[in-house]
Formats: sequence, C-alpha cells, structure tokens
Amino acid sequence: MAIQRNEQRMNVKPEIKVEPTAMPDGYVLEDQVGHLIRRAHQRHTALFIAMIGDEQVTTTQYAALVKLYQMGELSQNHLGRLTAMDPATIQGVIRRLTLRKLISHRPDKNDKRRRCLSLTAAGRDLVGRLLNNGPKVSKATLDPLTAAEQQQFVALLKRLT
Amino acid sequence: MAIQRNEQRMNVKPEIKVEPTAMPDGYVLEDQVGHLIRRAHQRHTALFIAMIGDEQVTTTQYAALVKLYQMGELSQNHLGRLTAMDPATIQGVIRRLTLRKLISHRPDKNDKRRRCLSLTAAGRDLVGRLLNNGPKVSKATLDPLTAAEQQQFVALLKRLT
DNA sequence: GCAGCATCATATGCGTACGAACGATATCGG
DNA sequence: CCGATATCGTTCGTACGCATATGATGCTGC
Repeated sequence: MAIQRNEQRMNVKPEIKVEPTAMPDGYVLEDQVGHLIRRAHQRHTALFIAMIGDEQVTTTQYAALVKLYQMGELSQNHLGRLTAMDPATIQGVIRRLTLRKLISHRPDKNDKRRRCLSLTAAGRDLVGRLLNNGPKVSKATLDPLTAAEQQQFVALLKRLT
Repeated sequence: MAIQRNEQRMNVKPEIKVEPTAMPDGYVLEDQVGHLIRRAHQRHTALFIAMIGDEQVTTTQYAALVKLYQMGELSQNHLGRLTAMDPATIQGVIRRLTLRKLISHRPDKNDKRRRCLSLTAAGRDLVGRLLNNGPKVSKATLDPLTAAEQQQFVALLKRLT
C-alpha cells in the first residue's frame, strides 16, 4: 500500500468545475468520525506492512499469532473472539497460516467440534522475531501526536469499542 | 453485522487452561492502537448498516454518493481521491452503484480517458433521503464519550490521517 | 513533433469482513 | 432420557482494500 497515496500525485489534470446539485453542505464527509476512522485504519495498515518485518504477515494474522504465542492452545472460535474476528473470518486467517506451516491443529479430546490450534516451531520463531516490531508500528501510528495526546487518544479510543 | 458479537455469547463451553509458551507479556494486543482502530471501524460499520436507512448502501458507497451529490460531475479517480479510495477500489464501488442505476456516466469531452460520473434521479432521491442519517451514525459512534471528549477525539483523529 | 513519463480506467489476485445457511456435536430443561 | 437450543467449524456470496500489470490517452520538454 502506498502511504498517503493521494498526496503523491504530481501531475493531475485540473478538474473541471461543475456546479453542485444544490445544498449548502452541513454534511462534510471529511469531518465524519467514521470516515476518519477508516482513513486512520488505512494508514495504520500501511505502516504495519512496511514495518512489521515480514512480507507476508498481515495485521490480523499477527494478532492471531501473538495470541497463540501468549496463550498456548486455543480453539479456533475462541481465538477469533480474542482477536475480534467472527468465525468466518478467523477460519480464513487460520487456513492461510496453516498453509504456511506457522500453525498446527489437533482434535480436542473433550469436544469433537473443536480444533485445538497452536504455533509450530516455525510459528514461534517468527513471532519471536516480529514481536519487537509491534510496538514500533503503534509508535509510528501515533507519531503525529504528542505523548500526552497519544495517551488521551488511546484512552478515548478504548471507550469506543 | 452483529454489534458486539463477542459479548453476546451466553453458552460458551469453558476454555481449557493451557500454560503459555513463556513470556511475560509486555505486548498486550488489546492496548495496541491498530487493534483498537480496527475494532472501532467494525463498530462504526455495524452502526452505519443498522442506521443509514437503506439495506444496500455501504459506508464507502455512501461517501461516493454524497460527494457526487455535493460536487456534481466528477471523474472516477477524482471521486476516489475525495473519498480515500484507490482506483481499483473506487472502480468496484462505482460499478455496483451503476448496476443499481444510482450513478450514470458519460465520456469526458476534453479527456477521452475519463468517465464523467454523476447521480441519476434515483441516486439524488436516495441521497436526499439518507443525508439526515449520516450525522446520526456519527453521533451514535461517538455516543460513549461526553461532548467535550467527542470534540477532542475527532480533533486528534484528524491529525492521524 | 515526438519521446518519455504521468494519468485514466480496467483487470487479476490475495486478504479481510460479515451475513446466512449448514451439519455435527454439546448442553440444558423437563 | 430426549427434545430444544447453542456452539463449533465450514461454505457461499458480497463488499472493501491494495499491489500489480495493462492499454489508452494526455502532457512536457527537448
């Protein structure tokens, strides 16, 4: 992803001015919190891909890997809840990580419906190598703010979930 | 999308405790700003779908429709820049809106590469009906915060884009 | 003018994200 | 014990989101 793609254009032909259909805009898209959250998410994702230290690992995959690293064995849906992914989404994430041999699974003894997921040795190695980069991404994401503002922002953001 | 899906589970079998692979976690996923932004984005999207007043219109489609409503005619990539979508993404959004006959296009007189996009009558009608709901979604998204906190949060969020 | 570069729109591929529906299994209530 | 209900994981369909590649068109500078 190109960071700030929209700012990089150098040679765009001037747009033709056309009269708006009407309406003195009380609704400014750029001020809407949803639009801003979406753009902040785009920016964070770009920073993550650039800084995490592995060409393949995405934000959600990283979350799943770290959780397994910290928690040991987890069922698939449980891991999904811990990482805020619904069953359909976590299924795809786990499938791709399993294909890369970062995750393995075995049947649960007590519940035949469940898959017990855990990291492979390669998975633990990878997480070990990337774990230090996670905080760097968070730091870069918040970099435009002062230290005090960063704390404020994260505190407010936590209450919006 | 189910709002707060993860909080709705009533009957989950207790998870089996397994010892973590090691590590006193300095890295807490739930505290990382990227994870929080992602969850805030999920929550906002759910609120939008529930409140916007049309079963089909998504956040990005709404942004595109409103911009066209306010600006009149726009080329596809220009609209993409105004709504923070890259050319591949805006192309799909416009294709779907065109299929629903909410948007029409004509060739640009001065630049044969461009498609001049504009709303159809049905598109203008739809935006007219939904425009009041946009602010309601923003309000609902920010509802957990006090008025002062909302202003603070949006101001900080703007600086992260 | 024309060559090199930029932009426009399209297409393909991969990865989230979620609703809905499904079969299998587990649990709870009567 | 058994039927209603819930959870587990899967699959399908739709919609972003972006990298990359492509062909057509536009522009700039020499």
